[in-house]
Amino acid sequence: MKAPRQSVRKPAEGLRERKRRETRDRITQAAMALFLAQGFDATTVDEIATDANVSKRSFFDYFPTKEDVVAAWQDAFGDTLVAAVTARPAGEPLVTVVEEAMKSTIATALADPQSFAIGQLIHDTPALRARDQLKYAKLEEQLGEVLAARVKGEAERVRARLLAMIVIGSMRIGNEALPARKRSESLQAYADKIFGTIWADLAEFGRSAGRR
Amino acid sequence: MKAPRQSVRKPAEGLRERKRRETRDRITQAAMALFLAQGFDATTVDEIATDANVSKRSFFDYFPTKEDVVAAWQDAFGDTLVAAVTARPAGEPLVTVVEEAMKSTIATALADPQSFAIGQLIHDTPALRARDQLKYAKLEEQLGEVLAARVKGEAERVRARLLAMIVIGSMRIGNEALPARKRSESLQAYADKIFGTIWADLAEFGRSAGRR
DNA sequence: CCTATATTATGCACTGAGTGCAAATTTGCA
DNA sequence: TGCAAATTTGCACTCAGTGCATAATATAGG
Repeated sequence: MKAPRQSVRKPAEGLRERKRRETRDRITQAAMALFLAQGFDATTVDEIATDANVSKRSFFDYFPTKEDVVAAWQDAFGDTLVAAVTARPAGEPLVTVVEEAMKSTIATALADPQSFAIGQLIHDTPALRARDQLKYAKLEEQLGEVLAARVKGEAERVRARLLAMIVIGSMRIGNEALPARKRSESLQAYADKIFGTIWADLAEFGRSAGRR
Repeated sequence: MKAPRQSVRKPAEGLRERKRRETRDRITQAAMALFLAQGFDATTVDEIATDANVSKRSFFDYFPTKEDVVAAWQDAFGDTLVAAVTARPAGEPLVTVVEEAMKSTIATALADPQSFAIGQLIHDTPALRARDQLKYAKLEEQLGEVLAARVKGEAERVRARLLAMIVIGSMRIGNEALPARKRSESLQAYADKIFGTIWADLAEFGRSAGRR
């Protein structure tokens, strides 16, 4: 219980906030619908605002940029990934931590039925592709951070960042290279396969260089 | 055939082209000077055009976007890198190829005295940072392409792309993480150090995963 | 040298993103 | 109920980028 002394204090701590979130959601929904229907560039902020029953000016009160509406859709991935890493038992080898965390996070992301369409939209909108690269950079940083927190020395921390880069990079390559149509059905399987071979390849690189 | 009657045919194949390149250079110089002096966002295309003695409309005849003026500065790196890879002897192990090619390309890039200032400008202009990520993606693709061309099977080609991603990613991390002031003086040394440990780390990842 | 033609440069008007500001409206709370 | 804070909006403005018609310039050829 929450101590019933609040008779007037904080009934729900936010009725204003609720409205604000609802408005934000309306904007997001309207924007994505238009983007998907007509493309990103062909959709104006005015249209979005109209469909969401707000003024153009208010749109920019919720999102600093038209691109940010799409970007917001992506931000959840990083948080989920961080949570998945944190959930792994302490002392587990980093490579295992990252592999399992990635697999479960990808599964979660694919649960959103719109994920495919959004990926498609991003893929063929230059401005959004640029944004997407930033997302990967941020993802990489988040993962590197949380992985680094699991180990001790400085050298280990550097290794953690390296590992994060490799794993996120692999995911990016897979996402870019995979033909659009097969992506939604096989990304999960693809992830399994990638992890099945990536570690062997890394070992091979190290061996090859050492033998030099 | 065209017969060697060149007396008038192609004296220099381009006086027009020369002027065009000169104009392009004037625009680039003016733009970079303004960007460095006042920042990217605070500089308008009108100012650049004025300083370069062209109309605003003509500016867009040379560069599709204000950002592209900066991006053009970066494109040379990829070409140099590809050339450096191609120059390595056939049959040389990929890890050696990529390490040597990267080292020489970095050395070349650092020869430009403006490289530091430009790096700085990109670093603290959000719009340019986004562009920069795309540059890395393109670099990675170029390197992966030329590396893949050196090997035979499909599995090898995938490994080449992976290697390209790892190397470019390492460079990116180094460039981002290194404190700005020390970058220009020690990037070369940093590259050496990175390559000194990266292969060992990769081997360790592979070993760790295999032992799982 | 001079002209027909292809390039290139410019002026101008227009669209759309994004911002600052002040007025109007809504909500939290006493 | 009424006031203060937050939210929303209208409006005017700046700047990036585009389309189009016109002017300036270069090149080839007679």
